[in-house]
Amino acid sequence: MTSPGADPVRLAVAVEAPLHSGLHGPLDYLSERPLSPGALVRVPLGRRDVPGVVWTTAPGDDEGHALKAVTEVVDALPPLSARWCDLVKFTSTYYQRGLGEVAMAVLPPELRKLDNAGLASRIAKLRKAYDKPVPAAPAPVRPELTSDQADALAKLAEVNLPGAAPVVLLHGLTGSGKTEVYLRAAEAALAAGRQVLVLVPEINLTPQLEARFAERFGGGDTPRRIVSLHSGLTPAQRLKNWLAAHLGLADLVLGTRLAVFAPLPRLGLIVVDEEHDPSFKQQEGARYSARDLAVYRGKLEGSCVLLGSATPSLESWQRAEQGRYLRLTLANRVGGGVLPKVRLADMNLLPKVRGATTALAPALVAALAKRLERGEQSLVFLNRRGYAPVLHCTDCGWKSGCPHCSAWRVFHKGDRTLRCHHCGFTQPVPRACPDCGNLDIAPLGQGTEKLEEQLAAALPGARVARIDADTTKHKGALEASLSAVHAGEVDILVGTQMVTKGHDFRRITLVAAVNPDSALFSSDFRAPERLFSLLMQAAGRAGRDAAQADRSEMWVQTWHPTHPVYTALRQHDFKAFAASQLKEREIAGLPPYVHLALMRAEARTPEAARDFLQAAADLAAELPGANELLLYPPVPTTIARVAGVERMQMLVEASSRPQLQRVLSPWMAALPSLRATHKGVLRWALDVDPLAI
DNA sequence: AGCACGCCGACT
DNA sequence: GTCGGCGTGCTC
Repeated sequence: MTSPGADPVRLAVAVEAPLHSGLHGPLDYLSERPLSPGALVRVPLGRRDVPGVVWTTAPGDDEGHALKAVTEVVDALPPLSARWCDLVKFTSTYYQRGLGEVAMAVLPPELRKLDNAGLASRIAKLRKAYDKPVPAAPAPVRPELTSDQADALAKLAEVNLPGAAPVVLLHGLTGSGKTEVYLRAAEAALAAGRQVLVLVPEINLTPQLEARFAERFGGGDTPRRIVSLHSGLTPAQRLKNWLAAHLGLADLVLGTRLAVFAPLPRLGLIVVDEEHDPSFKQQEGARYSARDLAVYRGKLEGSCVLLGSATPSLESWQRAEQGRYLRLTLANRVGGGVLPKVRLADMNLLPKVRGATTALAPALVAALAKRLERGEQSLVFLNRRGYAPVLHCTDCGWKSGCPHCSAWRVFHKGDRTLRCHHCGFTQPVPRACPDCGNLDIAPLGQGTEKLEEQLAAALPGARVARIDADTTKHKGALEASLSAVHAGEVDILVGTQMVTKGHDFRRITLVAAVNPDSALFSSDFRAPERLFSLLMQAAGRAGRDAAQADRSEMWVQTWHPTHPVYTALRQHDFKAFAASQLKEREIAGLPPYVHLALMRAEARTPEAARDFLQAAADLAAELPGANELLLYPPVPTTIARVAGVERMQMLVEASSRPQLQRVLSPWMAALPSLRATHKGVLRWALDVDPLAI
C-alpha cells in the first residue's frame, strides 16, 4: 500500500470512548495517506472496529509506541467543516462529555453503520433526485406586512450586515406574525445564496412550519429544497436529509434540537422559534441547550441568529436589556385581533360546601354556559392527567404510594388502575384499604378525568371531550379528537398542556386554567416564568378568529390572585413580569446572575449516593480555582427514588461562566477514580446550566 | 460502554 | 467432559 517516499501520517481521531474508560479526547492512529480533519474513518478500538472523525493531523514521526492503522477512510463523504468540528468541541467541553461521544451522537445513526460503497450509492441517488426538473409550482403570494413586521424587518436589515452576525430577540405575542418575519428573513438569506436553519421545540410543530416554508419557497422561479431533521424520522430518511444539508443540496433545514448540529456549508441564518421552550435543553448525554448552541454557532459561522418568542427566557431577555441582543417587538395581532380579557376567579371568596371549596367557580361555570348558548367552544386546561393524583383511606390514612418510587400513584378511573407516572408500575385499584380493610378509600385532588366529570355535571347537555396522553395513546386518536373539535362536535375541550401548543381552534372563545397555582410552589425556580408562558400560550388559543376576539376570555382559578404572574397576565405585560422576575433572581442569587452546574448521582441507597457526592465535593475543593466556587451539600432530588434507585444531587455555583468552566474539566477527569471506593454508585452525570434545581 | 477472558456449577 | 453464569480488565 505504501508508495515509496510517502510517510505515514499520524491522526488524532474522535471515537466514541466512554467517559469512565479513562480515554479522553481523540485517540492516535496512523494513516498511509494524508487526511483532512473532519473526514469520517473507521478505526480499531480494542477488539472492535468503530467509526470516528479525524480531528487533527500531524507528520508521522512516531514517538516510540506503535500506533494502529486506520481501517477504512469513508471518502464518499465530504469532510465535516472546521466550524462543525468547533461546535462539537465546544459542546464537549462546555457540557463535559467525551468529544467522540458528542461527535457520534450528533451524526445520523445510520451514517455510523455505512461503509464507503453504501454511502457513495446513497449520495449518488440523492444528487440524481435534485438534478431532476421540479414541476413548475405557482409563485408564492406574500401577505402584506403589518407595520410592526415592516419595522422589525427594516431594523433587522440594518444590523444584519455581512460579518456582523447579530443575535436578534423577536418578542412577538401570539398571533402577531412572527412566522412571517422568519419567512422574510429566510428569503433574504436564500436570495444571498445561503442556507437557513430553523429550530422548533417539538416534533409535532415541524410539519406545520415546514408547510409554511414549503408554501413560500417550494415553488416559483427558484424552488428551494426543504428538509426536516428530528428523531421521528426513519433512520434512512434522517440520513438522507442530513446528507442533503451537508452536501448543500437543501436550502432550508427545519428540525428539533439535534438539528443545531446539521452540517451546513453555506449557513446564513438560524431561527430559533419559541426560544424559551425547555425542550431545547437535551436531558441526557451531553445536556446541551440547542438555543445556546445556536447563538454560539451563529458567531462561529458569521450568521444572524433570530430568537423568537411571545414570552422570552429571562436569560435572553436580560441580554437584550444589556444590549448584547437586538430586541425587536411585534406588539399587535395580525388583522387587528385583541388578546382575550383575563379574568381571575379568586377561590378564597367561594363558599365552602361541607368544608370543601367547589372545584369550579360559579362565575366560570356561568361563562361556560354563555358559550354553550352562543354555540361557541371552550378549552379547559389542567396539567394533571388521571382522575385523582392520590387515593387515601379515610379510616387509617393509607395513601396510594408507589412501592418503587417516592411518589404517589395516580388513580385512573377509565381502566380502574393505580399508576405510577414515574416508573410505570400499575395495579388494579384495590376494593378496600390494603392496610386496614376499610372500604372507604377516596380520591384526593383532581385530574383531567375528574374535571371532565365535573364539567359534565355542572353543564348538563354540554358535549365534553378530553385530550391528554391517555386518550391519545393510540395512533390517530389525537387527529380524530382534533377534527371533532374543528367540526364543532365538541362544546368543551378538557386537556393537559398538549392542547395549548400550536393548535388553531377558530371557534374557541373561552380558555380556562382550573388549577395553575400548583406550578407556583414547585422546586423549580423557573416555575413562575414557565407558568406565565403556558398561560399566555393558552390565552392565545382563544379569539384566533378576529370576529370573535373581542368577546374572548381567559379564566384563571387561583388562591393567589395577587401573585405577579397573574397580575402580569391580566395586563398582558411581559416586560413588567420579566423585570420583576429578574429582580427576584438577582436577590435570590439565581441565573442569569449566577452560573450553575448540577451533579447528580444514582445509587441503591441514598447514603451511597450522598457519600459519592461528598467525596466528589472534596475532590473539587482541592482543584485550582475551587475558591471561586460555591459547593452546596448533597440533597435528594425532587423525586428521590425512581424505580428503586435513589437519587441525590449537588449544586455548584459560580459568579461567571469562566470560573465554573475552569474547574469542571479537571473535576470530571478526577471522578472515575472514586469508582473504586464508591462501588454502590450506579451512575453520575453533570448538568451544566440545569433548567431546574 | 462493549467485548473478551476466566474460573466455577448443571446438563446432553 | 462443555455450555454458560457474570466478575474483572482493557481499549490509541
